[in-house]
Amino acid sequence: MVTIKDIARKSGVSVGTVSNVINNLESVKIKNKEKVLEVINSLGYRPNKIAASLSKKKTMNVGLIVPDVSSPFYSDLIKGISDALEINGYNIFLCESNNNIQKEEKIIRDLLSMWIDGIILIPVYSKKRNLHFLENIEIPVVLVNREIEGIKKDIVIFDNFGGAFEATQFLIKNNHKKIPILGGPELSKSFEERFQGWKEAMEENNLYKDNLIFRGDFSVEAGHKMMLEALNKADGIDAVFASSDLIALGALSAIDEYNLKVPDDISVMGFGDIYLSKFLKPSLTTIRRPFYNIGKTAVSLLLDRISGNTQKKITKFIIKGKLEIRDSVKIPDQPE
Amino acid sequence: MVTIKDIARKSGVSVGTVSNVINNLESVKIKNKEKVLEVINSLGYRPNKIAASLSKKKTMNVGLIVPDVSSPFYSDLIKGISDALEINGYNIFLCESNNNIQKEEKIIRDLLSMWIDGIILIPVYSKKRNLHFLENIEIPVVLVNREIEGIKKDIVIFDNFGGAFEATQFLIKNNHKKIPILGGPELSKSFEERFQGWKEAMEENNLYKDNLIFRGDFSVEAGHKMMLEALNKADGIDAVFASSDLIALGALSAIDEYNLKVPDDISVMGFGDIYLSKFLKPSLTTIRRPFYNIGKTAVSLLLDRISGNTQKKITKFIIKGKLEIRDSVKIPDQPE
DNA sequence: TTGTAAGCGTTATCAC
DNA sequence: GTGATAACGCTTACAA
Repeated sequence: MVTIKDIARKSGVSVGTVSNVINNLESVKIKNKEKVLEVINSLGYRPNKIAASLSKKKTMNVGLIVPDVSSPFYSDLIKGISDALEINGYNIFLCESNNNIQKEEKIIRDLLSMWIDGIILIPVYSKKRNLHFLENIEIPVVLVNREIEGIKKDIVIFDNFGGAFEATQFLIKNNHKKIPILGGPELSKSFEERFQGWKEAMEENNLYKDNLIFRGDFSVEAGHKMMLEALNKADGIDAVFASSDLIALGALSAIDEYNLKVPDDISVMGFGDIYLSKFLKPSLTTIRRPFYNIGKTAVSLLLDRISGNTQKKITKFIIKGKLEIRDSVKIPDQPE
Repeated sequence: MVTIKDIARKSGVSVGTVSNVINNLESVKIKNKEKVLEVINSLGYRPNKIAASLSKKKTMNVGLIVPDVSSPFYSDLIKGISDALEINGYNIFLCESNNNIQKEEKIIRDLLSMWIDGIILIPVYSKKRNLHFLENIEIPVVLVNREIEGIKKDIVIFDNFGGAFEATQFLIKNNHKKIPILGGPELSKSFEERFQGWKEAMEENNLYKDNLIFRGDFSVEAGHKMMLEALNKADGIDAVFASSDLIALGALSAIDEYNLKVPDDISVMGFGDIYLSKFLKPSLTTIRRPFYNIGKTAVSLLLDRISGNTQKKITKFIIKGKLEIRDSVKIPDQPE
């Protein structure tokens, strides 16, 4: 392995000068600089970032902790984060918490001992979270997509309430009246917010009823089951608000089994805009979450902290969704 | 920041002993070990991996280079790799080449200067690849999913030929005779292999004809377009082999526009098994690629090299796909 | 079993 | 502008 010392020796300057050349310091005489660069090339020298990090106490690495790498929900987020960090010269340690709080804490400890410069955390949902531990992490941390009560950290989240409200409003405006919600798990905050959005829109229009609420989890199977329940129980359903696209998918197939047509007999509103929702038949009207931008925003918050704004107030970004109007919701009197 | 020295001082032993405790060396007297552990806890000491790496010349980090992080195709692969590395105590540097060969080479250089212990590379397809550069990387490299001619590295790839052959055979066995292929880009090796698989199966059964070949890229739009072409050109098509699930999706919608029914009027065979293929209506019969296992295999090859098997012969794993029989292919005389 | 000290490859300080 | 050298926090001979 060729080091800075070898370069120094071969080019007849000191290690300090070589270091300055490598780091593009202006102060180096042009002649020396050229000589050093030449030797670097001929010897195939490669700077050792580990050594530099040890000396500088800065690694230019950040940790990204995701509950599940393979989830299509996070892939755009990861991309947004990855792109933004790359532009700024940072590398990513990608870690997966597997939705397990112990694992998440272990990862954080490991990352800290690698002297990363900051952490972007998509937190696991957990009642057993050690707030003290999280709060006392000595490097910048940005939370994404999930709030943790009692934690004072910069955060970027999606506007679940607003999205659900808008989605439901859209259904109502288009003349739908009996609109059950196909919900997620009770303890999910995201779902709770979506639920509240739906509820508020329904109440505002005097359409709210307790028996319009169905609960399951965020899966296709659950969507299928809830939709069947809804169809069995309630009469005259003219639309349904699925609180995730996966649920909507399940709903679609349940409706199909009932020999009803979407959107003619019943409209389906999704939530989340997963990849492929637009390719379904009928394509799914849904709320798109701009994950790529959420990722970019998280990075800018993080880099801001890393560059020293430690006294700045905690900021909370709430990113709005976008209604994607496609074919699964019936729009009356639409001009041809 | 508390260091090993502080621990040594407080616990009345030497830094060497502390180091041994941290690294679980047996040789430490139990009494000292306990004392040291106690001090470590009370001071909240955290080992500095950077310093350890510099000293040990080993980082326990590996680089993973992916063309596109957000692609659903790679998410399972990333998960397989991530899980397997984690079990073995390694961390991942996730990098994205954006399908750009310059970027890929830059990433490799960066990773090398971070002293990672090995690289798992999903290579960009490129005619302008610098083989010499790749071949001379001084740490273990495992290639995944794409072969590079002239490069002697361990590799794990998917059996595109076999998968396409099996898929086509399946169609033929089930009484389909006129089976166009909806193909990918000409320069894609993966597609070329799938094409050959299809061709061989067709020829073996005297079904092959030049005019059954359509070409586009691996996208929904291309699938749509190719399917329309096929329907316009050829008569009596009873099945179609889409060389990717995305293409199959496009084909499905084209067929729908033609007011034909899948699978009654025409069968559709996909390739790749993307997430959601099983949720389509009709659900897509396709070839599943076991990406998770491909990832795990790649890791085991890499770790094998890292642990010193440098003289071992290059190994090439060809992982077989699995036919997922669902609803988009018509199976005659099926008992009810 | 433990302590001492050299060394890992860089950066940064401070004379010159 | 440059060179010498201490420092970064840890591991690892080697000696005790």
